[in-house]
Amino acid sequence: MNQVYDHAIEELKRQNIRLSTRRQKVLEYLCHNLVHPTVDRIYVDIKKELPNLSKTTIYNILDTFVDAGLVRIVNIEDNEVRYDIITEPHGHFKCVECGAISDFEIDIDSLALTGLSGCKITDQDVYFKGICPECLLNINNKD
Amino acid sequence: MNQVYDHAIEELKRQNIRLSTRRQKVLEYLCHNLVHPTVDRIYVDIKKELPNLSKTTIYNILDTFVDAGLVRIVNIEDNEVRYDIITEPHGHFKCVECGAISDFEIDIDSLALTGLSGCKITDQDVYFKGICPECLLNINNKD
DNA sequence: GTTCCTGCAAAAGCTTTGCAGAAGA
DNA sequence: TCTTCTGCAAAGCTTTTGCAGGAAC
Repeated sequence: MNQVYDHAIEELKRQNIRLSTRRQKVLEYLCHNLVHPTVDRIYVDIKKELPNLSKTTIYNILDTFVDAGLVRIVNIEDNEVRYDIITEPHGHFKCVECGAISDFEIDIDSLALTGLSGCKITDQDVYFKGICPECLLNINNKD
Repeated sequence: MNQVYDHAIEELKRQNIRLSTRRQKVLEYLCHNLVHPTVDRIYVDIKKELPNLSKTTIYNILDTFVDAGLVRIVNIEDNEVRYDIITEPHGHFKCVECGAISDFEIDIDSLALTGLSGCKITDQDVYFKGICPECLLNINNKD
């Protein structure tokens, strides 16, 4: 399918995690829908193809993938948890008008930090919020 | 009390938000306890002094403060929401061993981004996780 | 008097847990 | 056969809502 998917399949094999039908569907879904979906979004969409799917299964699978290091949790909003297939490091931008979450490139090492000396860093998340160009246009056109 | 507190009081006055007993307590608490407390932490601690305090009130007050731009939500963990009195921009580091959340200085403009052209940015959050120096020491001493 | 604040109880929403049956190695 | 996966129902938590009494202006 693509590099990210293939890499994930390899990782699952390496970690002895079975590629069940549900897991494959979720993996495919995440690779095809890079919109940082919520649990419910994933559940609703896949249930169209697999009608007897349970939401518990989606929770289980996402937990498995997060533990396996294939998926990361995107906590950009406090009232919803989103999921992102892991690729190269990037920041997340959420448009507060349309709700869309997009990626942007970051040079994390240039953050020029003080206050972290001696810390072992394992996770780095960069979340920005604001208004995307399309919504800015719409807002200006209203005036 | 201190600069941050004084500034918050001024802002409340400016925005015509009454400084009730509860609100003052929460504000004092946040200025004194820069540990990014949860709603429950704030509630339990202040309830010691005000026994008939309701948690709903804490939720209300924090919402008010967030809307007023005095407090920011810290979403470093997906299963708990924390609150931080707003000072100058800084990143948040959570030690996954002891759970403590500390601040670190960031130079947000040096992130060298692409993919955000045309966006109006209103919020910038930087969350790191890892292990703090103290916990690293403890772990190494166990070996 | 009118507006705003607070506390209680209930409701809502999301996530986890326990367990039994099904599927896969 | 034995382990793992899945779905259902129930439980658990956090947060929100509705409302009534009280405080402040």
